[in-house]
Amino acid sequence: MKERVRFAPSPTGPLHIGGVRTALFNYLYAKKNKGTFVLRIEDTDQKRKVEESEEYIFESLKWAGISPDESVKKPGSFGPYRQSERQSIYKKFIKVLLEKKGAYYAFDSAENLSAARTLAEKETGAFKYNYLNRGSFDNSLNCSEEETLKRILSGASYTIRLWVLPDVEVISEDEIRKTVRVNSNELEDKVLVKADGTPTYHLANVIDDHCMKITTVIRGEEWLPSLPIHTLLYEFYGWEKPKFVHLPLILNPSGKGKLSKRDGDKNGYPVFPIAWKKEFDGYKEKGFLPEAHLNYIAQLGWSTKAEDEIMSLREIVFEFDLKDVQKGGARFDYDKAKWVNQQHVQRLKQKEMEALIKEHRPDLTNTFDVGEISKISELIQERVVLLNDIHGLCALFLEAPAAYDEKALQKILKLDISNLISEIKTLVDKNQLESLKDAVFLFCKEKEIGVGGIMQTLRVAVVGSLSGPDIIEVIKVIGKSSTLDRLEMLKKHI
RNA sequence: GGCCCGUUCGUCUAUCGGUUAGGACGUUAGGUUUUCAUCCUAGAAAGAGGGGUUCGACUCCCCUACGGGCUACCA
Repeated sequence: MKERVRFAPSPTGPLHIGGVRTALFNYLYAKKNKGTFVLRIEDTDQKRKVEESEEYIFESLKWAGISPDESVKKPGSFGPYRQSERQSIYKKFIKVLLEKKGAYYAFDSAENLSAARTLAEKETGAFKYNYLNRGSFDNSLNCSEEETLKRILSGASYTIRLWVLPDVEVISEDEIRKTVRVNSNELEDKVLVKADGTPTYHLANVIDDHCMKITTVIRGEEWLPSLPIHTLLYEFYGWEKPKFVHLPLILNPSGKGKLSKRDGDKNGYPVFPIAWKKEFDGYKEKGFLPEAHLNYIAQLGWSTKAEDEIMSLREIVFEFDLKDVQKGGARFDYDKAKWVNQQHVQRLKQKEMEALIKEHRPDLTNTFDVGEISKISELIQERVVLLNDIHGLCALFLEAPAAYDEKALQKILKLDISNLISEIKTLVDKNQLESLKDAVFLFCKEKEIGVGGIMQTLRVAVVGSLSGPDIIEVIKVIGKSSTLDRLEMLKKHI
């Protein structure tokens, strides 16, 4: 049978790392098994809906390169792909639920419920609407069918709750955690249909997964506690259950809790794939390559036996196997995320790197020709960790140093600097740049001085500090007159 | 509080009863380089604790501890 998986985000705000990881694992599993990757928008809660987020989800997946095969934008034969448009489907199944006594009407007011909750929490620490106390609430189990009907007809507000039978061992299967058992007494008569007539997650999710012929449900571990409720629902309807895979959570670097937006803000790493409005930058804006980002988050909770952990999306698909998914949560490590990106940048082909350089420094083309840009690209590639570094790394080719690094200045000031600069200027002026290096070495040999002093002086003049790519190569790119100008600038400065 | 899930270097992980417990990030020390970065070499660094089972347990079982998740008419 052809595998069908789904990623089912709720459009209540930007997708965060955990969501992207869930989407990625669904994508990987689908591609690995030549199956179909479905995107379903879970917007049953219209109150929490944030208008821009649906588009954001699409844009994020597109950037990451893991777009769905079926979705609102690309409907297959299992639509609609937005839960808010599936109301008529739910109605049908809700009717069955009521008729076959899998659920019942509950008329309890929000005030009564919250009063009962407060009381119970004070006494036992927890409130549950279940087999023990459902007899004391205002629901259809406690009044006749006629009366129930009368109340409904008269417009009374009600929810529909799952009728959980007591003392049943509910057995669920999870692909990575294996059998999960729980006694039904621990469960709650969950609200399945809200007072506004829309289903809650539990119901909509089970119905949709069944109707959309989903074969494998891959979602975050936070859903594990509600798996027994879903199991009960599948069993009630007599539907074949999909395989369930609950992914370990991505934890904060501190290990305290799920990775959160606030934590990212505080520690200076993004938690979103792309920018959310003007409020937050994403991995894209921070300068991550989409494949590198995917490569890192794939290895949060999954590992491969491949000798090289730097992989393209294709390679990850090839290697992917649910058997290698970890059980425990994985802490997020921004340093490693950056390192993975750096590795991907290092492996970029010459043309790819040049394209990125032009994208991040379009003004380079005003000053340099194709060959020179190619040379610049070659010089800075190994120094790029994040794509955003490109801007700064290119600065030295475009303009003279705006300021000189204090330490660097101190160092060269120990030399006979004024004379040295004049000598260097002569060297630069009198030689072909191609043979400048040889000329410098020859000069040093004749004068019996170290090359270090000259190179450092040259570097401070050209770059403003004592770090950067091969200074001779830099000079070849910026040319003789720029170099001479910058040397003169340094001479005036000291 | 209750229920569920988990626990190997600081972090991500390998190990599927017998290993000097391996790799990667980070870190430390060297080396290469005109500098920095890259790169190379080497080092430090782990089975939560306690009981079993077994000739033998990181690996299987139980308890404890710790961590996480859930506990809404949110998903």
